[in-house]
Amino acid sequence: MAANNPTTANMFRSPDSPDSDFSNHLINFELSDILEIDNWSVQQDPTLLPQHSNYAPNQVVSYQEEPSNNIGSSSGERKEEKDKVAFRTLSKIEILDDGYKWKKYGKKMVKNSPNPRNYYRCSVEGCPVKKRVERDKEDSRYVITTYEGVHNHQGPSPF
DNA sequence: CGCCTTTGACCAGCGC
DNA sequence: GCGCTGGTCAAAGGCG
Repeated sequence: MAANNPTTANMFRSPDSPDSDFSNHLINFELSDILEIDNWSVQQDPTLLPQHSNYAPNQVVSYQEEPSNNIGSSSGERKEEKDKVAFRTLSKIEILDDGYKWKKYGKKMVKNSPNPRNYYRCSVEGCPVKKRVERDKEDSRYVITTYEGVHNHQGPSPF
């Protein structure tokens, strides 16, 4: 174990040049800028961030799907309670390199958004983690990244 | 040569 | 029962 969250400051590295215009599209949004998602409760608990990726808690807003009160139904048939967390970041790029390797496996145009939705999957076998990336329909400069599941491997260790 | 990306089609689930 | 949306898989092409 160990090295679960080696660094929380190495998030979002420039895919091209570190000193290019990357400084222009830095992650720069406010926590007060809350996304409005039904059944989603906003959580600023940074403790749930490191377990998903090396994200800086003060730079990311996370949304965790509520367990839903079973919608008035007997037999608590709670489906697979996967860890679903959504991040909204103000970035020019959609592919935020969090250190993990993602493989795009689909693209779909959602009706709720003028922009297409991208589906990514962790390239590491045994990693059920899926990533959904789409731009905010109201603010195309905002990128909504939704993580589903947890990494079975202890990080890619790019270092 | 290998890996990744892209597009299309198909399937499943839910709502009306 | 039908229609619609979302999600996933597969195959081909391009680039490194």
